[in-house]
This record gives sequence, structure tokens and C-alpha cells, in this order.
Amino acid sequence: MSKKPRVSSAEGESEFLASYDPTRFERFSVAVDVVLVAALEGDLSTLLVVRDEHPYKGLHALPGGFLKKDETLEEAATRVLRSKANIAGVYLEQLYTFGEPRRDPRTRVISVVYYALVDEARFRAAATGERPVHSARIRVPWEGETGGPVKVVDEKGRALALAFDHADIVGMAVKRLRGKLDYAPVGFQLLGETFTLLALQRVHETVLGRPVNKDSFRRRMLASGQLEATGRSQSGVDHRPAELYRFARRSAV
Amino acid sequence: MSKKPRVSSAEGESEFLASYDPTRFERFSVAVDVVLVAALEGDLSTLLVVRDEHPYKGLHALPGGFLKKDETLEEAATRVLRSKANIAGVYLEQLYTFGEPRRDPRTRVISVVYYALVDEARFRAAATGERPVHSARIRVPWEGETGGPVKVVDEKGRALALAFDHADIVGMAVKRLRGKLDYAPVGFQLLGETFTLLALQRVHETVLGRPVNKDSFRRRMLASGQLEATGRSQSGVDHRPAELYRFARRSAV
DNA sequence: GAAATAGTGTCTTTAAGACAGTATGTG
DNA sequence: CACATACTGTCTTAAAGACACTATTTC
Repeated sequence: MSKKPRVSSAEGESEFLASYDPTRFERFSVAVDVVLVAALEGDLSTLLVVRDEHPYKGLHALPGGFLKKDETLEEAATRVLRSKANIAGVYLEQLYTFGEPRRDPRTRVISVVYYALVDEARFRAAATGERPVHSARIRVPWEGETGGPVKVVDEKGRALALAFDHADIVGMAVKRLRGKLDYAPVGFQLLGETFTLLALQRVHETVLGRPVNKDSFRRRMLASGQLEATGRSQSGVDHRPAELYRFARRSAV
Repeated sequence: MSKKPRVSSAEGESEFLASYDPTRFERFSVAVDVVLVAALEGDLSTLLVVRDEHPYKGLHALPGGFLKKDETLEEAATRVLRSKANIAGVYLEQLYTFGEPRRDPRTRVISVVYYALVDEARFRAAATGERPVHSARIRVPWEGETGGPVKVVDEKGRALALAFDHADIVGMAVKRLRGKLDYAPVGFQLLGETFTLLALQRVHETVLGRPVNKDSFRRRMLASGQLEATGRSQSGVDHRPAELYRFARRSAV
């Protein structure tokens, strides 16, 4: 009836698929790396592992692993986080895919990177197991959302050398985080169940790398409808205790 | 001297690399797809090709191709755009990587997607060659930055079926575009060399899918420092002609 | 001169920033 | 009571939105 191409994937498709040769095109190693981020004492921190194999043996690297045959990218990221940092149940988001031909000296590796945000308690728990994982403080040598690689130092302030292009990767995670801060619940994910407004402000300042105005920050947060007062207050501080809030999961609108 | 692991990738690394077996881990097909976006008569549009091979033979798909051994991801995107749409010299940005195990029935394919923005003239030129490429209008069934798949229709308003997960991919491109609109030069890239303020406003409205306030839009744009008056005016319109502006490449600050 | 959009000037509303002043806990 | 931070109220400033009015072109 019509000379237009049929919207049909029927005829011949099953035969085509049965005889398809997957090696017809070049195939590549695909890795998944995870930037696990927390806010610690005014610094953004991330979790690193020490490489015990070549290449870059002895240097620090993001936890990562090769993608397996039947898992999704996000499942791979979840697996990496669980096996290397014993962390589960966190919100993961895809960051970027790195694929420079010589970024890995072994062979061409395409690395799909995810990032996750956790509160300080969970981060410290992950960093203090017997696993060879370490907490590293991120030093951002640029302002705003300029972007670029970052430096990392250990808890004693000593510079750590990062394997592969991982300094660029962490830099991109910081850039993304800064960009999402004012329209996504980034701050809440970096805090525990309940928190004071000042704690939330400090987390924002840590992410942004600059101070924010206290008055308008409070007003903006309280007006956003994302905060829910718990009725309880801080205790054990040497000044008037602040109200504790929790993140209001977008309930009624 | 020290018991700490050496920051050394020296001893044994060259031997390790020489004997490294790249097939030690699963390898995957890696594809690069490109969402070429333009603003046409109030609709966002994208360029599609008709698949002449299984799978999804006869359906519309984003221009794409398999990554080659020694090219970067961005080079692959550039190559796809040149070979399938005869478009070169446009700004490309990585969008997202799609890797669901069964998204391609042939074999597991990890697809790194880029998007590019072009003005109407270049888009029409690309869509009207002899190549089997088609202009498709994007219909966004959600508001703001909600996200989700989109529908596409041809120039006569008929719905087009998209191959693979390409409806999700185009949806993500729209979402990203909306998010970047107020802090990146998205609007300028969708226009030609010079343009009126109303044209720029219409492009913003097309991307956002909603009207914007004319007064504050003008003020904001003129105050942004990104616009440069040309001193020339529109011609051939049946009303008072407007001043033509051009995008001020961030010169002196 | 009618029609249509360009462009200017001003008023109102809203959010951000600044800051004074009061509140409430610990030592 | 000193100190430290929490919280409230108000003033100023800047940006967004609304709208009236004038300008300039084609038909």
C-alpha cells in the first residue's frame, strides 16, 4: 500500500539477531568508579583505596571495578561501594564518563563514574574498617563552578597522589555538587536524620567553598517547605540550643 | 627508610603492562549517539536517521555509531555528526551514558550520548540533504525539569516511533537544556550570528516550554553583559524594526 | 492613519543583605 | 553574670513583574 518504510522490526529480525557477531565492532573494557562524598569539619572528603596492583601501584584511587556482563551500570556502582567500602543504601547518581584512549596504561578503559553523598557518621564508619580505604580531604583550587582537577590530602594534611585521571574526576564531582546545591536536596544527604539550621548552613558553605549569608539562608530554607521542625532541640552545647529539623520528604503540595 | 607504600609505579610495572591480558575482564561494545538540537518555530527539534538495518529496522533513531579503537568519545561524536548529518564545528557536550543490559537486542551496548546545539539555518541544511536524515519535532509531556521520555512527531505532526531507548535520551537532553538555560549561553547557540531580543526570548520559551516575562527578560539579558549591540536593525518586518545583537564572547571583565 | 512590535519610564512586589535587639542555654 | 549562639523584627537595596506611554516601521 505504502512505499514508506514499515514500522516493523519483524521480518528477518530474529534471524539477524541469531547470527549477529558481537565482535564485528571493537569492544572495550568498561569500568565503574564511585566518588563517595561527605562533609567533614569544613572540608569535602572522599573515600580512596590504595592500589595494590599495577598500574599506579601504591597510589590512591577512587573505589572502582570492571562492569560485569549482566549488571546495570548503577548495580555495578552499588556493588563497588558495598565491596570496597561496605556502604549500602545510598543515593547514587551518574556523574560523567571518562574515555581518553590513554587514561589507563593497561588497555583502553571507558569509565562511567557515579557519585554518592553520605553523612559524616556513615563516612567515618566506612573509612575506619580494616579495609584499605582512606578518608581524603578535597582541596579545591578554583572558585565557583569553574571546574578543573582538585588536590587531596590525608587527615594529617599530606598531599596524596591520585592514580589515573581521578583528580579530574573528583573535581567534576565537586563542580556538579556546587551546581546542584540550590535546587536539589544535596545538603540534607550530607547530614544525619536531624540537624540544626547552622549545621545545614555549614554544609552548604563546605560544598560551595565560601561563606553564605546567615539571615537569608535561614529565611530561604524555612520558606522552601523542605524543612520540618522536630520540636526538639540541641543539647550539650554551651549556648542557647537550636531547634532540630529534619528533611521533609516531598509530601503534600 | 619508610614502611609506607612507595609512591612508585616503577618496579615491575612495565613487565606487568607488557603481559597484561585485556580479555581478563568482560569487554563491551561502546557506542556514541548524538542529540542534535535546534529551535524551529516554537518547537525543539532533533535530527533522526531511519534505521536501515536490524534491529528496529525502519524506525527512527538518533545518529550514532560504534566507538573506534583510538578515538576519544568526543571525536567519535564529531565523526558521527559529520558522517551522518554533514555538520561540523559545533559545540558538543556529554549528556549521559546509557547501559541497561537489554537496551540493544544484539549485544550489550554501552552508549555515551552527546548533545549539540545549532541554529535553525544549519539544522535545516543538514535535514534537507540527500542523506536519510529527518527533522523531528520534540513534544515534551512534562513541565519544568521533571524529566522523562518525550514524543517526537514529523513535520506533518505524525508520531514517530523511536528505536532503542532514544525517547528517554532525547528527554534527558531537554531536561539538561532547561537546567542550563539561565547560566549557560544556550540561547545564543540556537540562534545565528545576530538576532533580536524577541528572537532570543522566543528561543528561551521554546526550550522552557512556557512563556517568559518580556520586561524582565530584556532587562536581565541587557544587564548580563553577554549581549553586544551591532548598531544595525532588522529589516523586512511590518512593524518597527528591532536592534540586532550578537553574543559577546567573554572578552574583558 | 492603522497595525504591530520596539523601546522607555515608573510603580509594586518580593527576596537578599545588613543589623539591632531580645531569648535561652552553659559555665 | 558573662558568653555564645538562636531567633525576631525592621530597614535598605536589588531584581522581577506589571503596565502605561512613546517610537518607528510597513501597508
